[in-house]
Amino acid sequence: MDHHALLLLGLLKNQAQHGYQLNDFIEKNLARVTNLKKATAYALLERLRESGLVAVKLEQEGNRPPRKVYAITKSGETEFLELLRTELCNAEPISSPESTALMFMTELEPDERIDCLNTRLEKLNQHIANLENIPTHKSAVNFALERQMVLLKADRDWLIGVLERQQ
Amino acid sequence: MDHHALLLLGLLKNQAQHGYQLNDFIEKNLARVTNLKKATAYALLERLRESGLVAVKLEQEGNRPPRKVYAITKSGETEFLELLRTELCNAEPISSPESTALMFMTELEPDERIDCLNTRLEKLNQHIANLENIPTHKSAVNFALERQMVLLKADRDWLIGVLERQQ
DNA sequence: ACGAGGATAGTCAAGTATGACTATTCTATA
DNA sequence: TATAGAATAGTCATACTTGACTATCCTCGT
Repeated sequence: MDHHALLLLGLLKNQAQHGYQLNDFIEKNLARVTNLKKATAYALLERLRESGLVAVKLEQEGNRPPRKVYAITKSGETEFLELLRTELCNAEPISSPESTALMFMTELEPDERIDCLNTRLEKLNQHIANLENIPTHKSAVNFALERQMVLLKADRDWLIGVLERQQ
Repeated sequence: MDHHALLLLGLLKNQAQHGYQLNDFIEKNLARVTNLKKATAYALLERLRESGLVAVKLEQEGNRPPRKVYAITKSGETEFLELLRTELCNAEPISSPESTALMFMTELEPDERIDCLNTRLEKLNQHIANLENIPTHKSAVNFALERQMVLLKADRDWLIGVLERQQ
């Protein structure tokens, strides 16, 4: 959860925004490096408001329904830095759900197993291709994308090795 | 959530067990490749029971309080295979929370940033060392451990590169 | 013979996450 | 100039997760 708060605070630190803008940006630019969903973001924004880390202002533009503009507060900025420090120092083992299936893959017959792994490989390659097509960001977002790419490629290379061993 | 169900079903497929046994095994052997927590496992076991994927039997041993022994059902085995197939075919981008902090690391002064990254590197190395010390399992769990190791090392190597670029 | 601490076996309240849904406004085109 | 569909801006019920807690039983050293 902390990383989600970190993300929202970080984005708001750059610029006050309303929910849609935030979610749109995340969806279009950061989908590969975060899994923060729209509804989650709204809920979290509300919690951040309750904690005084962001301030909300209603804004009306033209005929559109009023929308909430979120801005980071002073204490939000402090919290942001604190979170950033702890999260940046942290290295959790990458426990991705996909590992689970690997633990049981021998329960499938070799043929089927190999089919599945090949599908997996295809999807991995697809992800890698997608990532390669993202124009390099000007910001430090690049670091996250770069890391993602490195991990995806390592995963792919490993998977290729596994496939070879299946014969 | 599916991967958690897959894990429990997979373990029960091998052998009927009670909750403690399951959790103990996960904690001692699989902590590096899954993040399923005790309370989560119990809750999930209950849900699996409701769905008829596992059956529960009360068992009393000596004077000990009765405990619930979970066994996979026929439909549980079917579901297991189904889950296994879909999960094994799947390759999600590895969206680990740690990437978030990287997106904002330039908000810290270089000195502090480098300190944080070094701490991160240390922890990564620690994780790698821990993983290296795990005796190789006989089962396919090895695949999951192997993958974890590959990813951790890729992460580390990348991080070292990042640190070098910080000068 | 007994008390501390670990092993055993969970439960629960509170926090988090999200798919599906609602509702309005704009815009391009037929 | 209707009107279908996209963009805007969220909400909500439901499901999932987990830290903290409870409670009993066993064992080992004194």
